[in-house]
Amino acid sequence: MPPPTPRNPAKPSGLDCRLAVLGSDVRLTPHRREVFDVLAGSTDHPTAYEILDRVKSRSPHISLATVYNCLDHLTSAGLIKLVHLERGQSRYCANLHEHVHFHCEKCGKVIDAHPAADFDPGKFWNLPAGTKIARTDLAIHGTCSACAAK
Amino acid sequence: MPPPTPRNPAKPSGLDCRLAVLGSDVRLTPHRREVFDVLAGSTDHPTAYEILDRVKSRSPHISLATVYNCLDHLTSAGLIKLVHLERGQSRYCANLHEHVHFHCEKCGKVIDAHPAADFDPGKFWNLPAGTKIARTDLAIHGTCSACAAK
DNA sequence: TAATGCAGTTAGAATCATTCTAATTCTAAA
DNA sequence: TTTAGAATTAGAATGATTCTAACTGCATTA
Repeated sequence: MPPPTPRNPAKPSGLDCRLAVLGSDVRLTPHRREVFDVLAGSTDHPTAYEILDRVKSRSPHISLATVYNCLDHLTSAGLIKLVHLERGQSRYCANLHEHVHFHCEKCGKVIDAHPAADFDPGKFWNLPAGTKIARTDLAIHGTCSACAAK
Repeated sequence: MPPPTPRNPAKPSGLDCRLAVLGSDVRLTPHRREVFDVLAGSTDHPTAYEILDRVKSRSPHISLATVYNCLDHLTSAGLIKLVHLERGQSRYCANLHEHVHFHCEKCGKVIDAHPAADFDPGKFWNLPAGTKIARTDLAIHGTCSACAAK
């Protein structure tokens, strides 16, 4: 009996469409697509619960576990970013352009700030020789213009 | 009956010694002092549990609630810093010199990196007019030299 | 000195975010 | 059509943090 030929799980067809990003890839199931679309259509850095609420309008039976599962897959594929600004719930962000997060300490709002100039962290901080930088997360905390005006 | 004269709770005496830092102040009770000393003597950014373990060698009866309580007071007084690098436990840092955190994604180690040059976040990112910056948190993720050498 | 008030402390309960588990369903390949 | 593997689900479990209510001890006031 000949050995079974290996399947090719990466072949796109029907629902099994994949996006290759940064060397990784995800199978974009309907739920993952919805979670991604909700996040891509949000600029407020929603939490997993907020994403669940928004996806529910389209898929009323989706569970929180599935939302976390989708978010983990999308994050490890590099399609979205996980943002930790405070204790408590994590927030998610689908803005893949280079940016940093401004966090208003008064109202809690999170605003994306885009680069005005090239930023090379290696120029500003002394890291031990041999250190390899994969990514940087800059959080700027302060008071947003609306709160500062009050 | 004359109204009671207000006490002056800020008057230092005996245990009631305070440190004024950044406009805020804390009453340095023995536990707060021990928590601070443990953190000041650590360079590994311990979690609340790790701090509890270390403080216990001096104060065997201290509780986790007290450690959290002390850490919150020390943090809001600006004597220590709260560091969020990953989901899960928060980490604490008593290095008050300007610095950023390098986080090794392989071994989990956190290393303080000190500035090699002046860094002005306002120069590199477009923030809405009127935004007030209070502080910035930069986390650099990557592979430390020891892990990179393997 | 005794009474009082308040901040600090405590153990344990409660809460909240996240992860795990086991059963079920779906998809695509054989 | 069968099968294997991945996705999905509800609910349980876990883990981190916060809350609660009682207690302690210092410092002020009587």
